[in-house]
Amino acid sequence: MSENASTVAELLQSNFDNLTRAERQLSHSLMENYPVSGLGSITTVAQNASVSTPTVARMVQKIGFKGFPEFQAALRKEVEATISDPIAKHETWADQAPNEHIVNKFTEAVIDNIRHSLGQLDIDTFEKSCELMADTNRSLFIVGGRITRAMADYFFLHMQVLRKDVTHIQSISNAWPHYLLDIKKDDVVVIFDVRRYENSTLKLAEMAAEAGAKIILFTDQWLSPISKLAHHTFSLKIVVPSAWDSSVTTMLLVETIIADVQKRTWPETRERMEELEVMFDRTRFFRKFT
Amino acid sequence: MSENASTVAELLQSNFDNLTRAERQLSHSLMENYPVSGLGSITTVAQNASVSTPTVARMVQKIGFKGFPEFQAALRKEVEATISDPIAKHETWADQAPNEHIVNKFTEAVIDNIRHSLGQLDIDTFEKSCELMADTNRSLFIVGGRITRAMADYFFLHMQVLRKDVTHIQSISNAWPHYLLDIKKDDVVVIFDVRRYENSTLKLAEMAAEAGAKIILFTDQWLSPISKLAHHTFSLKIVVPSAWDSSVTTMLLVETIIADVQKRTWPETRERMEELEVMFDRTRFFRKFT
DNA sequence: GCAAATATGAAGAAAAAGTTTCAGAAATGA
DNA sequence: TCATTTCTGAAACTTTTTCTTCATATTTGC
Repeated sequence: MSENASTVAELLQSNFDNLTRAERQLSHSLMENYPVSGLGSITTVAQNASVSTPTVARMVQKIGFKGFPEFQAALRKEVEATISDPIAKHETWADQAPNEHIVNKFTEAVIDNIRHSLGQLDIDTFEKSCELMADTNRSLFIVGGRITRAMADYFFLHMQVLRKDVTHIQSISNAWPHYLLDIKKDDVVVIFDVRRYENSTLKLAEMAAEAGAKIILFTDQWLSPISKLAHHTFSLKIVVPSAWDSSVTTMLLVETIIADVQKRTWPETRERMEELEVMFDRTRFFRKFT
Repeated sequence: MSENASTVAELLQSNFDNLTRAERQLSHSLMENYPVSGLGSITTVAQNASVSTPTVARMVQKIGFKGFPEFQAALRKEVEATISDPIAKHETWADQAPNEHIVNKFTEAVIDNIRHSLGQLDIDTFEKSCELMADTNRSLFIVGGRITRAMADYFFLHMQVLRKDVTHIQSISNAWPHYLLDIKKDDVVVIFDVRRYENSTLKLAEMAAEAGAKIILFTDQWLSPISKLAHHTFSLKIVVPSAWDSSVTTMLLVETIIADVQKRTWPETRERMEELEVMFDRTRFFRKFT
């Protein structure tokens, strides 16, 4: 090989473009639990990646080895190096970059946010909230602010597939009265509000509360004033080395909730998804599945 | 074997008394560079210990394995444990909930996605991409798909503050020609495209490429077909225990990029942010800072 | 020191792993 | 859409590994 790559991982990466679909699948499987996943027989490796043995044989040749045994020998050497050098344990996330690189610093902070936020998460709040959101007898309204609107949109997009009666309250202030007309007692209003708490969002929360709706709030560790009106509050740590706050933790929680609600509404959701499938097919919106 | 030893090393030790001369020699050789030294073929292992292959075969049976392959499988498992343990796997994130609770399962998967994606991240791609996006001589266009539109919107929201000439290409297909008119040579087009790759997005990418724009692509591990047109591609792992894919990793990377671009454009950005401050004050958009 | 018991490795048999071929499947391009 | 190219895995084939046999070497007990 002309590359001067020193590890199999690097070889896999630098040749990724030249790999075929099955080979990429294999490549990913190998990286999955690198480098141990490549230590079994060629048959085992193939099975783990759900490809055939010839694919394995072909790929290792493609990335520069004479054959599978040579490839495996290289892996063994790496394992040896990793094991005998205890300091080289992954402390960095992007190991191509130094510890101080922003990618690693930022990720470090985000992981810390996640650890912190989940450590504080009240499971009962989580369960109860999911239950409310899965209850199709209640209409569901979703509201975001200036920055959190993307989050609200993302949540809406998924909930819309999972269940009926979901509304994204989008525009700022003007159109709200119309939405508010529709909010009935015991409906559920999900609000995203993080610091630089917005007046208008607070106003909407107040009106929703007056209408007798259940409010579920996603906010930061400093708690939006809406928390006084909310039935369930998720407070998340959002601090990162940036002029901005991070939404990663919020998104993690939102996705987890989506997964949980989906479990709860599965019979209904299943039908909806199948119908959606058919419609996508008919509109040729997507490419053929790859 | 009657022993309840859990590692090969323990088996070797507890059976040491019953071993013959050649077998002890082999045992020492194995412990020498444990457990990697036992990972080669039976012939290699035998040669390293200066004994014959039958000796190896006999000994592994003596200490309780059915044959050499089984012995080696046990070793591999130990290697795997040694390598993957220090990265603190199977950590409970929400400690109020059991390990199997969806919150923990989901988070585990997301962290794994992050680790995996960043491990593969090419730093040069990262730097070059940030440089392109920070270059105000180039107009910046941002495009998302059905699901990724929220992501695109989030990115747009921030970039809009950081620099001038940022456009979010929102609607599907109809309004594109107008946007495309504005895309000039060397402009930057950021595209989000994950599986269920969308035909329309691909078309747009093609047209942008024809116009001579630089394409930066955020996609999943299976690579959107746009990757062939893209100058820089970020492939992220997005698999979670859900019917949906996760956008958390993408968001992490997007936020990191925002932070980095901000550093690069700080002088210009600072002014913009201050002006924005003033405008917010005047519109009383936010509550007083709490 | 010598017979009996045990251990050892060369050589070949059996089994498994690795490689190559090739026909059908999938993707691509016109 | 259809022809062409490329990819993929079943199956045949080759190589290597693993296991077994057995003759020779070594140790042990007396």
